[in-house]
Amino acid sequence: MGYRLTSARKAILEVLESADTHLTAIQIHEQLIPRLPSINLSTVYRSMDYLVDKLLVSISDLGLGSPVYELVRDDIHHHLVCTNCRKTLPLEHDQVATLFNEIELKKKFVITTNHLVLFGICEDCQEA
Amino acid sequence: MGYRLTSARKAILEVLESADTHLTAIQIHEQLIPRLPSINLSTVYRSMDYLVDKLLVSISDLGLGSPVYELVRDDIHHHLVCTNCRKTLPLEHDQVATLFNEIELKKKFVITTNHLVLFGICEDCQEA
DNA sequence: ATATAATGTGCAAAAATCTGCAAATGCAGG
DNA sequence: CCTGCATTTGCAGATTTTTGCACATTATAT
Repeated sequence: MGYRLTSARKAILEVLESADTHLTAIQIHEQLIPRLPSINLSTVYRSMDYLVDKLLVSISDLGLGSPVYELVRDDIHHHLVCTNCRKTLPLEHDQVATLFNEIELKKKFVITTNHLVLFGICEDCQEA
Repeated sequence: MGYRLTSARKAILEVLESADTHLTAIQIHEQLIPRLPSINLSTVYRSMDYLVDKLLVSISDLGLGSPVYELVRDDIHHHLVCTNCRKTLPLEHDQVATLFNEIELKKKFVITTNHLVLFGICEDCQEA
């Protein structure tokens, strides 16, 4: 029941590794072409599903139109996204972890969500 | 700066009101046709954006392929979705509210997210 | 009321995402 | 290293979602 790391999946993980930020499926595909010139966009979509399912990659909707993917690293983190100016602020896992733990205990539900995105209005935009 | 409730938007809200559950854009469009026979699907998509932005409707990805929309009512609630069996469990706002309040204070960020979806493994599926 | 500005809508076309199927690849056991 | 079986991939086409633009509708200020 391990991961099946095909060349496509390995290359995708490497792209995410070196990108070190959120990427859309299409951006990932573009960056793959030098290494795997014949890789198909549908393979990217299917691979992302697989990697997300295996918890190697996080998927999140930052409100940009397309979902973005990111390598899951040790420093789990989350984001606050201002719906007014589109700025994104980091949110440490500490606070969130408390909620997750409570829910896991009370609901006997093991949470696998590894990247939370909360929308709202940032400090700057609240003034205007 | 109120809402501009055009006939299309009003009809969409009514559909959501009577549906009383999550609907996809396409389901909403289908249900609109009896009332507004010439309404275009792109109008539905644009209206949903508008209504979500005005916080009258929540949008969420339940992992079903397409996002689903729901009327925002007084009883704010959230969902746990099992990625194994696709079951969805309700999550009361109480617990979540504590986290939201902490974040709002610490980050001076006003959270508008009104429907959280957390993925994981439900009790039944944990045994297998 | 009327003119003017601002916003919303339908339509057609583009872009993004998903699917079915046959060929290719990866993996376990010989 | 082969062989056999399950999984993955490319391709072509379908479906879903977004966009540009011309026209219609709604709001605002006379």
